[in-house]
Amino acid sequence: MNSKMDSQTQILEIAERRMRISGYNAVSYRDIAGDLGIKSSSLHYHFPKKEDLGMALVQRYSQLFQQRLETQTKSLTHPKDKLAEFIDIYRHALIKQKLVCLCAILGAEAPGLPPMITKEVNTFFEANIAWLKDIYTDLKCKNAATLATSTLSLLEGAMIVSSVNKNNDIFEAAAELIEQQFIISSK
Amino acid sequence: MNSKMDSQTQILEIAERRMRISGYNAVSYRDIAGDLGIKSSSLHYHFPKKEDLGMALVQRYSQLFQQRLETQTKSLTHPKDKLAEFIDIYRHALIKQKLVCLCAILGAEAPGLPPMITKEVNTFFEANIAWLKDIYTDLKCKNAATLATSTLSLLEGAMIVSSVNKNNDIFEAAAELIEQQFIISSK
DNA sequence: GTCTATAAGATGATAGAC
DNA sequence: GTCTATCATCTTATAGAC
Repeated sequence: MNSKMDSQTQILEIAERRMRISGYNAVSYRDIAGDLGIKSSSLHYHFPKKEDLGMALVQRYSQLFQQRLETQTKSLTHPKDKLAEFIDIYRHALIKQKLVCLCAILGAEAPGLPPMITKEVNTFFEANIAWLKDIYTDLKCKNAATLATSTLSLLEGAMIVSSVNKNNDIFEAAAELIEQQFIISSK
Repeated sequence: MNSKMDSQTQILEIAERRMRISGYNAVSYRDIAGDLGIKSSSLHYHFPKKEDLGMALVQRYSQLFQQRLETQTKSLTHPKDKLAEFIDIYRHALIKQKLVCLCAILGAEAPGLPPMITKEVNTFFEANIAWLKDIYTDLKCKNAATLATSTLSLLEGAMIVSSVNKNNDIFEAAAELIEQQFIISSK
């Protein structure tokens, strides 16, 4: 299904995977090039500086997230169903891909990253929060802003704790709490 | 107040600060030695391998956390007050120290770290979860296990999102949600 | 405990051939 | 687009003097 992937996309797929395992600084041009069977100097043709690669990674991650969110929710009418799909994108990242969110790991490392990359991670979070706030507003929750930031925080945190403790139940407990108690308790 | 700090402690303080800014791989013996005004080779006397330093860092972080938790809660009788103190330790780390939790950043990088360090981060999370589960059990919450893992996840995640978005309100929203709705909604 | 000296390897990055 | 060759710099780490 990915046989026609162009070089840029192939590079980004591999780099994303590696960065979601061990972070920004642990990933080298050599590692990525090795996976692709090319030389590290060839990578610099596509992404001259590491910062360019990092920026492209976060931008692509954000873009794909928004696309999936739109695709998976466009036919849904109930905000609760839309929220379930939002959670499902995070679930897919953790349980199917077996990786934490790119912005969870880059977010944790943010103060030590090039400022442009930190800004891009910030934009990802802001977009998530805005989308969630609309959902909670539609659900007539009086504390929509609090629920929005806390939903994002809980999902990002649960990915990390689940990953470290190798226990998906931790993520599922968070998902259940959001879907059941966040909404019910605040109406 | 820290004038009599021995070398080991000084090293650990500086290394912890740096790792909580940019992660495990971004911190070098040179950086730490530079802050201390000594040579990197001197650091190897105290911590022969980087893994030794990493292990000592997480163990010390866990130990200090447990100590603070005990000190701040021993005179308290109500579980709700104890929970507030637990949250306050996280708040202090984020708002006073202006850093995320060491185990949030190492947890995110965990799959790429030496296994012993990952195990130590896991132990920190487990201890937190066990303490929280006791609190929620005392509060007669029927879903104590879910609330325990989700409280930890929410605090860790909120630190990261607050840090990236430079907005402490995100952390405070999470704290409020835990103190008010986690308990009330589940009784 | 801290220093100098040193090592082997990794890192991001560039110049220029094909 | 990818290669070879090369670079300065940084990295963890060790040996041995003071």
